[in-house]
Parts: sequence; C-alpha cells; structure tokens
Amino acid sequence: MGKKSDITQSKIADTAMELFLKKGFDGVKMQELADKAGVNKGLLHHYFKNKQGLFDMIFARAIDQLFGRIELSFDTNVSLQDIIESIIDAYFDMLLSNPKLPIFVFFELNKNPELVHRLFTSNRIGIIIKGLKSTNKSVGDKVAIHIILTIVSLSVFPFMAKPMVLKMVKNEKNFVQLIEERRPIVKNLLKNLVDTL
Amino acid sequence: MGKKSDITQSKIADTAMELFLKKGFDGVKMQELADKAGVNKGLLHHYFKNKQGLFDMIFARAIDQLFGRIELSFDTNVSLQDIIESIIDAYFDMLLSNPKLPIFVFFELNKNPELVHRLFTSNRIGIIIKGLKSTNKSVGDKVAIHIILTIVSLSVFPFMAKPMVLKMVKNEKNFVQLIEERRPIVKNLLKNLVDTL
DNA sequence: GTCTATAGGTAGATAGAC
DNA sequence: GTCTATCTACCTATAGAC
Repeated sequence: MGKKSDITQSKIADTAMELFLKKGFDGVKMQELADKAGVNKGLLHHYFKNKQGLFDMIFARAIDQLFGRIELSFDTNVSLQDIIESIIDAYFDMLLSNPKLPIFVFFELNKNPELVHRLFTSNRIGIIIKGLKSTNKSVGDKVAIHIILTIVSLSVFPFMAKPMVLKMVKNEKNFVQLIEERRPIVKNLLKNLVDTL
Repeated sequence: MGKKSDITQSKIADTAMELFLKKGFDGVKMQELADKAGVNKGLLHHYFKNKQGLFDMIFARAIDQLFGRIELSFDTNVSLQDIIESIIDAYFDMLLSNPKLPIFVFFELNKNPELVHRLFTSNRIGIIIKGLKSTNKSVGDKVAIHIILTIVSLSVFPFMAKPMVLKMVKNEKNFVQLIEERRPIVKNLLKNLVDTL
C-alpha cells in the first residue's frame, strides 16, 4: 500500500488510459507511452504482459466507467420519469468528466465486434432494461430499447462529436454551457417519448 | 474512360475506403490493402503518393458522404417541420447505406481535432444551420444548433454503436427493423423539440 | 524494481526490371 | 501500368545488468 511500485504502475495505467482514449489501440506506441509516463519502455512489460494486456485493462476500465457506474434504484417507488431523469443526469455527469470514453469504446468495438460481449458481462445495460420494464408494465423489451437508445444517443453523441461541436460553439466554456442547456431539453424529450410510446 | 488503370485505381480506392472505415488510419497496413485490392504494394504508391495521401482522399470522400449529400430546399415554401423531417430521412437513408461512416470520421477527428476544418470547408453544416434560421424568425443560432444536434444525435448514434445495438436486437434484420421503427419516433421527438424551444 | 541493449519482426516507401 | 526486390526506419518484446 502506497509503495513506490504501486505509484509507478498507476502512472503507467493512467498514461495508457489517456493515450488509448485519444489514439486507440493502433495509434499508441509503447515508446511514447513510456516517455509520457516517465518510465522506461522495459517497465511496461514488467507490469503488463504486453501491449494487448495493457489495452485489455484500459478497455475494461473504460467500459466500467461508461456503463458500470450508473447507480440506479429501480426497486423503490420512484416513477419511470424520475428514473429516466436520474439516468440522464448520471450520463451527463459521467461524460463531462470523461468526454472521450464513448468514442474510444465504440471505435474499438467497430474494429473488433467480438469485444461486445465485454459490455454485457457485468451486465449494466441488461440491468437498466430490466429495471425500466419493472417500473411500468406497459414497458416491454422493444419500448425499453427505444428509451435507452434515445437516452444514450442524446447524452453521448455530442461528446463523440466533440471536436465538431467545439468548432460550432467556438470554445470549451461554451461547450459545457451547451451541454448544460441540453440536460433539461433531453429530459423533456424523454418525457414526450414515454408519453407517446 | 473505362481504361484498365481507372479500374485499378477505383479498386484501390474502394478497398481503402472499406479498410479505413473499419480500422482507422493506424489500423490499416499497406500490405493488407494491396492484398485485398488484388494489386501489388508498389502500385499503391504509383496511384497515391503515400498512405497519408490515400487517407486524405478517403477522409474527404467520407465527409462528403456524411455531410455533403443532404439535399435540401430551404428557399421554397415548406414548413420548418417538413425541412427537419426531410433532413432526418436523408440521414437515415444515408446511414443505412453507409453505417460505418460516422464512427470513422469522428474517431479520426478525436485523434486529430485540427481535421475539423475539413468538415466546414464545403460547409454543409453551416448551410443547414443558416437554412433552419431562414425558415422561421424564432430560430436563432443557439436554437438551430440544438435542433441540428438533436437530429444528428438521434440519427447517427445507433450506427456508431451498431455492434452494441446488434447484440441487443440479435441480428441484422432486427437492426434494420429497429432503425425503421425509430424513423417516425425521431421525427416526433423533433416535432416536440421545435414546439418547446 | 528499473534500466540498457538488442533481438526479431514488420511497417512504409523507393528503385528498377518488365 | 505493374511487379520484384530491397532499403530504412520503427515497433514490440526480451535478455540481462544493476
């Protein structure tokens, strides 16, 4: 605990996270990673078997942050709309802290669709869908998928397209402002969606 | 016209398109590209200066297909809602034909944000925003951005996350069906959005 | 645990024969 | 226009000294 080796390992992991998120698996070079982490290239192989091992760790961490941290309480007596709004808030907050998570995950999935099973192992998406269904007997599988897809589309896309949106709104400050403007808009859209489905 | 060399060049370009869309710039190897195109590796450098030149051509083509083909008629006497619905239809149709376009473009933009200016040169997004504003005096810059961002989010995201959505709906046939179900849903959501903004 | 040195392989690119 | 051969550089990974 608190050993220097732990710090080194964390530094490597954090740097790997930053680089993989920005450049993807193929864009990251072990040399650059070592340099940015301030360690020797050989050390990377001491802590992690190889580049693939490093990537697997980062990918798991990314999935966990993207889908695993949505804390929900479906079993209490809250309305469907309240649950949906809490999911939206959770996504907005998570993405404001980790804007590059989704583009990384979905690009790697596009390259290698077999990785998709890793999304559903510690199955948060399944839990969310089941949870939505449990709150309202009129919510079936299909409806739940449309709801969750609408929530995620509206929350995640502006971050996946952040360089483009940034260009439209000029700077980072305006970007955050735009996102905060969208939060109630998205909630409203989902209210309308639930009413019409 | 119709020369064998033209066919060869097209074959290289088409194969490059397919590979870059799937693997991104760093994931594509010139050897694999040559093999899949059925030509020699040296030929790639005969037709295109280098890998970067090949990529630039593909990236321009991708942007054109993603943003440049949305045919609109803002100057006629159609309502804002009709214009929005025609944009939605255009996106849905384009994405059904080219599902991998957005994840490729936005990933490369994420890696290299300076490329964003290429989106705005043959400025289709600017035209769409201006067009939206011209149809209704209550539509300002901010409102136009929210409208266009909502349209694009709802249209594009399911394709960027296609491997995940495919897992949820089981197969390609169901995926297309889900998308077609979403078409009217998205139009309805945008109707609600315009009414409330 | 950390570094140096280097092996071993592969990438992009070029020169030149046909 | 197309192919073969090859160069040079770089990348991942390992071996071994400290």
